[in-house]
Amino acid sequence: MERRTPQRTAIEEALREAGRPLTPQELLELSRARVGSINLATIYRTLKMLTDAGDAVSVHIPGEPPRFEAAHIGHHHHFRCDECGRVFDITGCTGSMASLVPPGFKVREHEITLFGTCAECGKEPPGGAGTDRR
Amino acid sequence: MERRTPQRTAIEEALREAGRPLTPQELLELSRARVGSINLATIYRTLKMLTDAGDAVSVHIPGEPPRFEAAHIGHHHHFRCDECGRVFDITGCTGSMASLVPPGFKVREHEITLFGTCAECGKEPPGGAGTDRR
DNA sequence: ATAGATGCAAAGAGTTTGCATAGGT
DNA sequence: ACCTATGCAAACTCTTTGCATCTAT
Repeated sequence: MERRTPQRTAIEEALREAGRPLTPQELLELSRARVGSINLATIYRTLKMLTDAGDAVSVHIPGEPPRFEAAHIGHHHHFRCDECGRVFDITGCTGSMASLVPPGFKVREHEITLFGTCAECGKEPPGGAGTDRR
Repeated sequence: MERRTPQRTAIEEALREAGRPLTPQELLELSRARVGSINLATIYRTLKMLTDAGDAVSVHIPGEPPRFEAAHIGHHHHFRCDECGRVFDITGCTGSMASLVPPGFKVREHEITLFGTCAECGKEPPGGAGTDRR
């Protein structure tokens, strides 16, 4: 049977409240702020549990370490800012991708990642000092 | 100055002739078939060179190891078959993604990955024996 | 002859796993 | 009291790097 431990609670809360995809390392730090002691191995084990249960999903951005986010928001995609490195959730979707594939191919799911400049970084001169919030 | 070694030639040819994204490991095996001796470190070093030069691009499929392919085909996306695990190039594209992002965000590039069943696996009963060509 | 490329092995980074113990039920 | 979840450390996998050697130019 599944137990409700402070570590597990901390991880789930941190994940849910972040509202954006987190790396295991980030999650470790955020969880540690909630519960005194917690270990990276626990993060990985819990993350695996949560994704298997469908309560978390992994987000893979090319050239970036894998991140995880709570699965409460429905179908959505991601935007990575070239300047600050942050990853944002994008709720829109262009709809079916079925027209892209050759005959006989069936599309079950799709994943879109956008790259560009976020609103905040767009205001400042690109490459300006102190804009890296990664 | 850059030298034309048999190893480098083998890697470039293998990459180009594969016509699909290859993992470093796959590339090692295909390259080794062309030139007697070649090492994984050389694969990685050459791959890094090629991607820096824009002659190869990395392909990241969620939950899969990173792959690399020759950059000769222009803008395209990828389809991963749930059954056989193969990754296919998809030439179509739904066009601009600019409408998906919040105001102020600028889209420079996008990447789409489709998941589903390829034509070949679609013919056979799902989960049928001997269909895994991964 | 010179300098870049290769192979090998060691070093790193990220992730997983075995095992003893703490702690939830 | 029982048994799952945790923490720690070792093991693993993938990738990078240092260094001596080889080889294309």
